[in-house]
Amino acid sequence: MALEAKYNAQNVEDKWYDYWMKNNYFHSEVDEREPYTIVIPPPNVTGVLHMGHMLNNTIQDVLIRRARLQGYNACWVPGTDHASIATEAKVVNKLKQEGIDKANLSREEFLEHAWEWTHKHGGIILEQLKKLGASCDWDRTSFTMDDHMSASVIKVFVDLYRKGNIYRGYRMVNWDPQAKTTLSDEEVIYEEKQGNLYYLKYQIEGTDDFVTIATTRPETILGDTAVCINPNDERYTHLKGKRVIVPICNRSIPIIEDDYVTMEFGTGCLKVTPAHDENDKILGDKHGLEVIDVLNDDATLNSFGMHYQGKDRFVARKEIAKELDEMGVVSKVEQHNNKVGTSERTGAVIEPKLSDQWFLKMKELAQPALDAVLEKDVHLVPEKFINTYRYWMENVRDWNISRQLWWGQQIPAYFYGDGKEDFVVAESLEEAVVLSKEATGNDALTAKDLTQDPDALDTWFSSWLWPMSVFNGILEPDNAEINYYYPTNDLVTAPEILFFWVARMIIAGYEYRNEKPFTNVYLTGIVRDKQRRKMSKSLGNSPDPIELMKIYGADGVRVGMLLSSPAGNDLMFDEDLCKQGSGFVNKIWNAYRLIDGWEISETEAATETAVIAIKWYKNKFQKVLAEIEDHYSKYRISDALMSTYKLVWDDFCSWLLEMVKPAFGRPIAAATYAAVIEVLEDNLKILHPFVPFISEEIWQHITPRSTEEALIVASWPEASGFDAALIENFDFATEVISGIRTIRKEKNISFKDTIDLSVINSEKASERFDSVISKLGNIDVLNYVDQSLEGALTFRVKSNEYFIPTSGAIDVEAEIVKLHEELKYNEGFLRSVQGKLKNEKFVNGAPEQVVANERKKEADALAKIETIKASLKGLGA
RNA sequence: GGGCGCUUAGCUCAGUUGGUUCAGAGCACCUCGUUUACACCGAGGGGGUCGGGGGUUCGAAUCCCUCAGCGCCCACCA
Repeated sequence: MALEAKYNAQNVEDKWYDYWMKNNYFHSEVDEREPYTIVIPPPNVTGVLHMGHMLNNTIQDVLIRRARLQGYNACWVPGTDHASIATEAKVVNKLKQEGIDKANLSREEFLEHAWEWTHKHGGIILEQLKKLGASCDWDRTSFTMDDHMSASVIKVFVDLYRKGNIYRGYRMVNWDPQAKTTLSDEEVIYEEKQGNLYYLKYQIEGTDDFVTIATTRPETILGDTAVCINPNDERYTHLKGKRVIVPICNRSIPIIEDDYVTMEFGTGCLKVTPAHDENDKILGDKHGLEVIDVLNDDATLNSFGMHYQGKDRFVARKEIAKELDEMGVVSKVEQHNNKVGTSERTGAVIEPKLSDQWFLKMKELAQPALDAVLEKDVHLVPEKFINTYRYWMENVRDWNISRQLWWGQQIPAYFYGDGKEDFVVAESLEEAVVLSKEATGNDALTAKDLTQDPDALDTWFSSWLWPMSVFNGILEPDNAEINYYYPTNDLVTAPEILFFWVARMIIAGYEYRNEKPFTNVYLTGIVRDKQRRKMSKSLGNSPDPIELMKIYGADGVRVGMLLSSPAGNDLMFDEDLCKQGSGFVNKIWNAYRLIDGWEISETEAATETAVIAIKWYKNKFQKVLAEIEDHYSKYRISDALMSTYKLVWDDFCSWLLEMVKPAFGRPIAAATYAAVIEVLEDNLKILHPFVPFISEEIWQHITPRSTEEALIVASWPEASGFDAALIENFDFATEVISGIRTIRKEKNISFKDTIDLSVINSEKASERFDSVISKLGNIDVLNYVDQSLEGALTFRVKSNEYFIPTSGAIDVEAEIVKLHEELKYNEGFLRSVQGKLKNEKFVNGAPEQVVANERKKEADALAKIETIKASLKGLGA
């Protein structure tokens, strides 16, 4: 049955994915082979596939498929992340649409809704990954809130608490007033925003004088508990020990001195609001100031806000500014841009807020993780990220790990009393009871007397354990799986989460296994559109990957993603890349159609051309294979793809197949056919990581295969070395042919007309002609003749001159001009070479090899010049 | 404010320790071609003073300085 001219990706791709699944090829179990492991960066459980995932997972699949072919026990662990804040926000929204307010639900009720949502929308993204061809071990699919995963998190929390690494503290934290939770420093994004700097006059108590302070946040003046000056500021010596009156609320507050204040900024006078600014809090602690929090959890003003109570902080800012202005307190208003922290998830402007939170001390934990990267035990690709990583790790701050959310692992702290310190930390309620009895000395205490801290843990506090917990390495640190698969090999992720996730995984790895979690970290770039804008839902500039795969096929999109995506560089995505990808897939398909359509003859002898071509291709394949290995070893995936692309398109299709192709209507020699299939199969192996579907389709079409013989589990081609001279000879021949094609084109000589070819100026060229060029007659009709130079068209290959006698068609004048130009060029070149060689500093200073090269260039140039002159003479010039 | 990185053909990017005429690849573009696998094709071609300036060197896309433009990370100046 003849194959269809157009490759139909849709039909083929689903068929083979099902086949792979059915035969369990993706599944890995501990065995005697060397493992090759990747853990997926778990996407949000209710997320949908976007272009970033496509890039990321395509690379992972390329790596894992290659490793599988290389004979490793390849294991790619998939899964999803509960994404506490993002998912909780989605569920809250969904409930709101149903008229349900989270505030009216109990924790249990809310979690029921959240689980329902998770079960309904969770895992969609994993199904989408299957369309891409992701060869994950789906039997190992994990979720950060699976029972054993959560138990791991709790165990680690308790352990770190008992080791003194986790503490509860009343600290200034980042408060998201929309989600009503705290955030870690990493979850806050600073944006430059235009604002005002208000200059406000505070009356000095007991006088009619004023002192002017500058602030960007007039709405917080009601929380002012001091004004601070720099003790060295001579302008304000008269203020020392005085007090001032806060406008509107007319509260008296002290003037304090601290050299923290920058004399040059504003007026050199700072209003201190310890409840709403981290530095002010530090000042407040130092000077024993009162703390007045004027905001509610939703960032409206509270009772300290007096007549502004209940108004949003930004509304209040305007209104207070207006009132102050009317009071004559505002001396001036300047435009002032400042960086405003916003929530990574909700986009809300963050409020610094004092509250009781849980923190993890990072400094000590981070040290081994820092060393590992600096010593390249963990290798970041590209290396430019090492600096960033080091800076962050050296300046790492304590990690706020508690969130005022319900979706996530609840903090295992149990309060037995009302005091801030009246709690125990335990892995279970039962244990908490025991510990509470010990702590209180009250043997009558029961579980009912305990209240668990309502907060949940930061999502990253579960994902930082991912490479261990997916193998149950926390609960059972000595199990066979963790011992076998850990440390994993490669991690492929976005640089955006280098600190959120990668750094913390390394930290956790050293803390809990005394071992890195992975050896290589491949950091992809961000997928952007042609205008360099980040792809995002809100901009609507992100194509739907599923739609793309429908149009171009998963193979086509995979190639498109990888055509230009060096590690760490952003990918400017353009749908044309997918077009190119599917074009490549189609080219492969058609090459196979040609082969598949041949009539095979046992009696037909292999042509000499075919024999040469096959021999050459095998060597060329080995040469390119070595290049590909080199690219892979440096994680230059795009380059590995491009090498493969050119090998298949140019060398295999354009040269090899053209050379072995039998004349129209003729059969192909069985021996030639077998050899072509052999090299085709090698091609399919190296293509498979990039285009898994079509490669398997062709592989299976060539001949019936048992399940053990599927391409996905075939073996990567052996590197057997190559004959460089043989390849060079062939390249030489192709250059000759290209030269002849140019002449044909220029002189309008049909490809059907035989061209006589003579060679001069090199015995070696004659040999090459005999061994290779003369055998290429069925591509370009050639005939080697020994003939005089008269009336010849010439073209140059390497250092030799070839010429084609075409009397009649030749334009002698034009030919003479051309030769003169060439002569001039070569003479110029010779001068420059000889100039170098006359320079003693060059001859003495440059390496021997370089000087020798120059001498060779000189000799070659001289020879060429002689040839050109001879040609000119032959033309009568 | 500190740190890192980038600037090479119309586009996206290679260019390893300075050394063959080293200025490259893919795509796009132009010309010509095709009843014989593929127009998602074939053959051929044009196109860049390597961001500007200066320096080191026998020799610089490559090393140094400087200027301009862009990007990223970090940072409590209200």
